Amino acid sequence: MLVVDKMSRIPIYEQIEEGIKREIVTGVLKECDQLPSIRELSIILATNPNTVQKAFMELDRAGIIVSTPGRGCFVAENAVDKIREGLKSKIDEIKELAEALANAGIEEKSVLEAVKSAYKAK
Amino acid sequence: MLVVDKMSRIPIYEQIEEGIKREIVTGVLKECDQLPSIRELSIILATNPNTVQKAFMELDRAGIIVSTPGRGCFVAENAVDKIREGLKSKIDEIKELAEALANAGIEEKSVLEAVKSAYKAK
DNA sequence: TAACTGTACTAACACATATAGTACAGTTGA
DNA sequence: TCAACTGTACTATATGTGTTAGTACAGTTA
Repeated sequence: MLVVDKMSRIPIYEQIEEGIKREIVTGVLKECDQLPSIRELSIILATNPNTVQKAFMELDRAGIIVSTPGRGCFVAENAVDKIREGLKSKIDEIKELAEALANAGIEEKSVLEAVKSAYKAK
Repeated sequence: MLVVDKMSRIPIYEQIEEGIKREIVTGVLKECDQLPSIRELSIILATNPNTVQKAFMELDRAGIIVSTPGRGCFVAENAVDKIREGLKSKIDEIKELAEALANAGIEEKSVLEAVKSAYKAK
């Protein structure tokens, strides 16, 4: 289920992007599936159509969805691969955080535990 | 050496906070050391004094530094412990990122490797 | 006393985000 | 054919945050 937190520091349009990606990756949305229309999704999420449009434009630009005027937006072929490519930058984020924790003297074990627990929850 | 990236999405005042914390944790600044004055540091970093003031106010509020009008700002006793407490929230950030990677099918091994490399670099 | 220190304001500006509204062209199905 | 949908594009506006700018005041120090 796609939800957005309007109080978050993360812009709504980014949350929508991430939400769509998650639904694709978890199989809720499959290749060539049609997405809800921009207007429809803006009502569901109680946001402005322009905000949804911005998210969809980014996803289209990244090759994750395909927008066709008059028809609608569809999950692209190989969308999952495209998403995985992009996600690898998150490993760098983890590395940065881990370095900060290492410098602060937090034990390596507790950081590794955090990662493992995330994979167990899957 | 304390530096800020004005192009970053992270506000300058947060970068200053993190920079001061890092210098304390790495021993560049020791307990009871005097910090550069707000005006001085604003010149060094080529920012506005108010931006530095905001960072120092936060550090004071967190008990990491002690500000005394007329005298200056000093590293608090037990500053390192206070910083470590705060840093533990970063473990949650790592957990969130790892969950996203897990959902996307990135192998656990590559994430664990990222953490280990951060600790080796130390 | 002079020169420094932190603190506390107000005002203004830049920028990104988000909202609101309108318009247009392509597609679809009745 | 035509109505109802679709994405796209555009302008205008409001809002919040970050940052800069300037001023003022009180405490400390040499």
